[in-house]
Amino acid sequence: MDLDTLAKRLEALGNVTRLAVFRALVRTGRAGAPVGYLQRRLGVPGSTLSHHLRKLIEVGLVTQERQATTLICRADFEAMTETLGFLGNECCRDLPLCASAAAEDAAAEDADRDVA
Amino acid sequence: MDLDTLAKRLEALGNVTRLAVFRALVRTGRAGAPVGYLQRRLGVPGSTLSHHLRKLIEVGLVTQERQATTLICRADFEAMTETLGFLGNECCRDLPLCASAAAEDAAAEDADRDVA
DNA sequence: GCGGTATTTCTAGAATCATCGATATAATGA
DNA sequence: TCATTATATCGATGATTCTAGAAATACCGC
Repeated sequence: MDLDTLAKRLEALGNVTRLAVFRALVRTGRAGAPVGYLQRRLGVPGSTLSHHLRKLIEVGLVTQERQATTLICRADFEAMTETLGFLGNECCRDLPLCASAAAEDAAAEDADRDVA
Repeated sequence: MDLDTLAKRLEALGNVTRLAVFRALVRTGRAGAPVGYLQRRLGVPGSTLSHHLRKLIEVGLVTQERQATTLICRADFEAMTETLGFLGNECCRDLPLCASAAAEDAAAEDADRDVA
């Protein structure tokens, strides 16, 4: 996974409707749920929901599987875990969370500053 | 923090340029770095960078502090930690990460399915 | 106050996005 | 085959975003 993929996934989740969809799907576990369930649950028109679902599918956070006339949607847990891991490692690694790393940060400041 | 705030922060990070800005800032630690540093480092025009920085500031992921003529930007580690925590708890809690929870998921499926 | 550096605001065009009704497609059962 | 259910695609519209040059602003040292 690269920065671009991460950004696309974050963008996909960066919309209240899609975030609600994804959260609802996560809560249905690996069983997933049909589109109609999400539609009733979230009160979103079918065409709008379909549009948002496609985005989530495009970036690999959701999968669909047809069962007769209904489409079962599932959150892709592996993809989400990978995403969270990459975000944490790539963008937040060595976070001075303990607030005690100020000293070395200050030391590194000037060195970093002039990197053209 | 609510879903709306989370969505806005994810949207802010869901752009390659802004994600790169944030990552660069995280790597400068609590010392932070001036706008000009980011500008040279990422090769982004000043007006464009300023536009993206404002977004990151709006959602609370970045702060700015003036030091003479330069503006020091800093990633807000607390906000980011809170964001990651909320995302994990609210949207990924009880993820069947171990892939062994299929049974109970199946059991919960029908119950969840018919919720209005 | 003036010149210089750092950064923002203004502006505008192109591109993308969100929304949703209408229509089309897929699968099933009678 | 036909009606029905479930869902996607089409199409149009308004809103938002991204980009970046030009102009304006903030701060400092003299």
